[in-house]
Amino acid sequence: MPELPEVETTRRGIEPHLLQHTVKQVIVRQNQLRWPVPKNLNKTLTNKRVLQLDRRGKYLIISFENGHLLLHLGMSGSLRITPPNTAPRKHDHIDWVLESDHCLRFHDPRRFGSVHWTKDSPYEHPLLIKLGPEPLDTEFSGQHLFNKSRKRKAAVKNFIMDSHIVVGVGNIYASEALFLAGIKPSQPAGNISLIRYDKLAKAIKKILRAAIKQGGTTLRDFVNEQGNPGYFKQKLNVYEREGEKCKNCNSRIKKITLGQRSSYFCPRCQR
DNA sequence: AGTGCGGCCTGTCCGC
DNA sequence: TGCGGACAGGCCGCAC
Repeated sequence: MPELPEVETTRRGIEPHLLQHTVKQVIVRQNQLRWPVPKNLNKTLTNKRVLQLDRRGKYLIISFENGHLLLHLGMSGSLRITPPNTAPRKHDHIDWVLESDHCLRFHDPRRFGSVHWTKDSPYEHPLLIKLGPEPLDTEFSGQHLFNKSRKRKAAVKNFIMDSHIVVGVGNIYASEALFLAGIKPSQPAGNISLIRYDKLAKAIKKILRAAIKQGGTTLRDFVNEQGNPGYFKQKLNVYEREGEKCKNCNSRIKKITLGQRSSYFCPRCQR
């Protein structure tokens, strides 16, 4: 579900509620997520203060005095700040109860999300250490994509969704960025020129910034920390628009499957 | 080393 | 109204 804009929206939303606040209790109702929830989270975090909130790719990093919590929202995860005495709903798996009795509440029907605890630098964590650059950093460029893609036969859409190449580009924004760049998603990554990768890198930055500005994309269940949807869906050019008219040329949007994921493109605007 | 699949889960929707 | 199957914002781990 959540790609980079949704995770960043969540980070910005929960940050003011957590910074410098102290955890009173951790309640784990379901510890079978993508990986088992670390044991003794309650003991580890009781009376510990939140010092910082960061994001690396689609991971949220909540730093405490004694270590770092890594959170991944998977396909269907969301985090909300709930007022005191809000009864948990189905699939509300974990509460971090603050001194004010507000909770940071993790909700995830499909349980593809995960929670990790590390005392070391979070960026050294096995799941983070091999990640590619942040797409909104200056080191992410067309040159980077070009260099990494030489001799690679995989479809360019799969290539840009590989978090070892660049983080944060999921199924929606990969399709959307390729539309903006005029590149057909099934093109082998190794065949694409530097000039076209420059366009693609710029398109990825543009689409992610625009989506963050709109509070992310809500197709089905993404909600921010207040439980409200994001509004980028209205700006989607191709995603889930199979058979509808291209906003640029009126051709019909096509849907194909790449790497077992639905992919959408305009057969006329994208080559 | 790169690529392509299976699997982890629940909810929803569609066709029969 | 019920039931099976396909599909859904991710991504690791494993074969080849």
